[in-house]
Amino acid sequence: MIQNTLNVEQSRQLLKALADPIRLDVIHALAQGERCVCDLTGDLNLSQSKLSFHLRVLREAGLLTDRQSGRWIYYRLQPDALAALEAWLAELRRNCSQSAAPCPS
Amino acid sequence: MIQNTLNVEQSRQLLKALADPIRLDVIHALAQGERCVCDLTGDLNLSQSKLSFHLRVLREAGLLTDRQSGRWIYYRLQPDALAALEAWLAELRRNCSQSAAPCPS
DNA sequence: TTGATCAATCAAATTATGTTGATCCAAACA
DNA sequence: TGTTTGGATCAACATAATTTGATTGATCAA
Repeated sequence: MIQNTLNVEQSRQLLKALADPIRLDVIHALAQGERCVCDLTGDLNLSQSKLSFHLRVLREAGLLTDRQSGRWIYYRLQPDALAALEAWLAELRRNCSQSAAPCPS
Repeated sequence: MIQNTLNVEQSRQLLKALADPIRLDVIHALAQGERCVCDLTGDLNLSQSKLSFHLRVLREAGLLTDRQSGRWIYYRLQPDALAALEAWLAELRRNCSQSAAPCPS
């Protein structure tokens, strides 16, 4: 996440990545701090390929970053992505309370 | 949205409802203020049943409220739902920056 | 080297979501 | 009343996302 204003497509990717129960489990685990894939598999009781699939979705959306150290790979949350989504939501509700003119208009 | 702290399932419903291009169009339209279904159909160039389907998803997630007046139905964004989601995101990033202990642990 | 381990990827099968067109219901008005 | 209109709903179909098990590539230790 380079910029902090999201376009529609970026928002949608973030939202879609988050909108899955397993990925929310991953997100919650990583909200505690960085974690190795090998530990996540056990913590979340997921098969290796299943976890890997969901990590990829989250990473490609920009929600996670990874680093390799030896044969282990560590993932962490990208707080900027969450902040950008918050800003996007805040903008949506800024002006939403006006009533409609009565129909037929 | 009665409370303003979301449980996981509520968050997921909100996120899933938002994670669709058509529903984002609806959300953006309603971010300008309340709107009648009959106008939305034209504005967004959607078939009646398609729009109705997506409005229902958004409404059931708690993102929209509707009111009837005569034969017209008006929808508006529920800013509390957006605010609750913002708070949920903010909480996630509060503590996420700790590094993992090196593996094997 | 060789064998073992961590993690990514792939194709096939399964499951979940979205679309379409028809039908239904309630409100309005002749 | 009978007819029209706005909008919700339904069933059948189409599309997209997830799961599974097998394979691969890279790193490390013996």
